[in-house]
Amino acid sequence: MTAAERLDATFFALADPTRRAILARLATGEASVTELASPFEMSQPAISKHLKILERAGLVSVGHDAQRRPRRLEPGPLQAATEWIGRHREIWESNFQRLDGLLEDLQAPRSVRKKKNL
Amino acid sequence: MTAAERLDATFFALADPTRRAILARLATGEASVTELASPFEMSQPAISKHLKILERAGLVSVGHDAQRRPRRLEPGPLQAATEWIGRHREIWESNFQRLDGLLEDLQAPRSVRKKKNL
DNA sequence: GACATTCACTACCGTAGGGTTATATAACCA
DNA sequence: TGGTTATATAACCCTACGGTAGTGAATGTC
Repeated sequence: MTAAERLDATFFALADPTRRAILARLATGEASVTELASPFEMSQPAISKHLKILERAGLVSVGHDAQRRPRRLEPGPLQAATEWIGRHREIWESNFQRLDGLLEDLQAPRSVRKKKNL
Repeated sequence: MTAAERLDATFFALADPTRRAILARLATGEASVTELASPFEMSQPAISKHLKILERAGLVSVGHDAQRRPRRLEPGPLQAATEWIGRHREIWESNFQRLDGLLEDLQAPRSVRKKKNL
């Protein structure tokens, strides 16, 4: 899987409140599928599907204990995600003063901007 | 829009390489739709759709200049996203030593764990 | 006025997400 | 062996995404 695909999977996995709640729950310790499903008004297969998406992103790994399949957190992919955001946020915010300075001019029609040599 | 919905929209917007490339391109300065579309082997309406998703997340705002609709970056939503990740990453990583310590026991069958009072 | 450019908007299509119920599998227990 | 528990899987539905092509409005230019 390429780095871009990993980012895709990670951000996508985070883009759902149920999945974020599952991650928050797992932060307090490993849990089985039924344990994870019980707080939600949602069927067990639905939770299993969400877990598949979290596993695809590498955010969750599966254990093996008799019939139970306890899920654990894997924080690794989050680092890549925060790094991507952080890297770009620096650039953006450093550009923002300049952009904000241009704003009034951009509101003006193009003809005005031409005279201003923008 | 609730905070959860804003997070949904932000993470979802970031979960696509085309949209991340658009954001990276906008980091170098505002750009029109056709300018944004040209590097991609993709039609202009497709780019417009991606922009709609970025706007829904509040990551991009639209200007108005004659026929042009220049897009600018709005880094605000990223802060909420990084804060969510950061907040949880702290908890997770602080729990990790404890979880790792339990791991060997969890690998063992339940009967063994019972004897160990786990 | 006539034309070109920029862009949005509307259908339309195929695929995948997010949910359901029902069923199969696997492991434990009696 | 039979029964229960935990989980996965399949089949199905509805909706939204991600792309296409086509159309039309707004604006600037000749």
